[in-house]
Amino acid sequence: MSACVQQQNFCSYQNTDIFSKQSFQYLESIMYPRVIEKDQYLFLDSDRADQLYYMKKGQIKITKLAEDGKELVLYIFQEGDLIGELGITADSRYNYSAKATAHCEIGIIQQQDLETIIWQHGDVAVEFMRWMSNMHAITRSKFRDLMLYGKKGALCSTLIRLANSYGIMTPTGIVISQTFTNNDLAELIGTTRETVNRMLSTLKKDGVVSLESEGKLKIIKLNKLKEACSCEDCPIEICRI
Amino acid sequence: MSACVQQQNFCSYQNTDIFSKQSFQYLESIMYPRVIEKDQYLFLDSDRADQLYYMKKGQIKITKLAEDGKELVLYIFQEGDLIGELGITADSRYNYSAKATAHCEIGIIQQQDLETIIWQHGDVAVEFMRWMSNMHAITRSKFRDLMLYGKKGALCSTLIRLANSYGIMTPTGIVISQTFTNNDLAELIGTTRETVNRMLSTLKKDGVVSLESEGKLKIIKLNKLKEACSCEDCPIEICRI
DNA sequence: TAAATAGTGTGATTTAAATCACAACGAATT
DNA sequence: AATTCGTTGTGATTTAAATCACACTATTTA
Repeated sequence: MSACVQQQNFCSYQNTDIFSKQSFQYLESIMYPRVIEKDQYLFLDSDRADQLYYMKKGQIKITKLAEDGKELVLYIFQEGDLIGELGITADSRYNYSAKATAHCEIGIIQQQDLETIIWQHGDVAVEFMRWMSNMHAITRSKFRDLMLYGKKGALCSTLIRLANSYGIMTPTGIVISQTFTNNDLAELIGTTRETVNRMLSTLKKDGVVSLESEGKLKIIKLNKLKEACSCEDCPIEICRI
Repeated sequence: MSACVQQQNFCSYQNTDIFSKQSFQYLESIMYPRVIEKDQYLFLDSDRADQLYYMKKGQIKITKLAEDGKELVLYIFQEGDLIGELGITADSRYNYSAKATAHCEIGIIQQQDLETIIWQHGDVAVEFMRWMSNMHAITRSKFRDLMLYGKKGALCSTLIRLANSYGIMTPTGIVISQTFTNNDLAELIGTTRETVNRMLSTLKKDGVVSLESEGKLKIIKLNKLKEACSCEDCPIEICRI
């Protein structure tokens, strides 16, 4: 991740960057357009998983709801990202939900159409597998970050990921160009907004982060965040939100 | 998962069951044999990821080591399982290690050879993607189980997974045919052996599990375990260790 | 057969995090 | 200008889990 945050100005890596122009055109050729309004669901937990979704515009949060009503946010996808999975059985189902947090324009890809393209074009197949592998690596790296270094480590790794996905380099630090409430952050790390608030307070006190205009977070001491989660400097395509 | 535990006698699902005979023969045709002795590593964290591994025999634990020396066991693979990933870049690396816990016979598949097969055979491509998707679903479901219902829920979900991977149905309950020490279980759920010991004690006291000969665990009240982790009855190919 | 080693079981204590409770702020609404 | 609502900040308390400490029991192995 460091590679990105330290060298560029705005660096939201899109997970479809893996595809070549040619392959992407094949994918585009089988997309059906769909609009999802803010706060609507693209799909729900236990819905049949037989489509993929290409995000032309907007933002989608992938969430898992716990029995007691708490929400864990697994990913936040945006423009240029591909969402979905290929079931093993014909009746395979999602085990998470996808909620639009903004007006979204989606390209829907039917699993059957995708399989046809994959059948016909070896390079699409190989690139598609790379995309899947990458998605899995993201999940694994979050798993690690959220399990191994306590809530403090979880928050710090999440801030690094946000910096990679929304960060704008400035002379004084990396500004996260989207505002996240304490509760938003809490849902990303599986904790409470109070715990996030307290942890952020000490990070501010220690000059690691600061609050900019419109409640945007600025990361001042990236290395302190990295220390807190024993950052392994994963490549940018993995270290994202 | 319940489907399996409740209907069969021994039900270790192999993740290569996804492949058709024909596809699997293609995979076999590009395998190189290799033997790994107990306690040796198949690969290490940060090794280049350009191979896949088919397990003909033995057992491999996939682990992630934390800074402080603690180990998190991500998966346990055995006979019939396929291990590995396809990197995005040529220089892609593992971010976990693979340790043999028994004498292993492995079939090594070079990424390049695999890509050739995938290029040539559309059905292998599609099935391979299903395998990848399935592996990802396993990771996500563990993520959920270990994050959302405390250490108690994490242990209970792990016991259910062990029942699916090693369970033998008996008139009085499901016997887990391999012994796991408290510490083994602790590494699977990211806690300490003391915590596991205490949790297992209360599960025994409540008649949920019992200890059989040679330290094997028997699950008596599966539904109690399911309750503790708000089990969603995932399909057997996902609910595994 | 004794010694060493690996694993279990449990008390006592500490630490991390969740929960409860409430005051205060700021933006939007009436 | 007053009210509502979503959000922040922080104290006090409780709970979950980690840590420390040590006795005990199996299982190896010398």
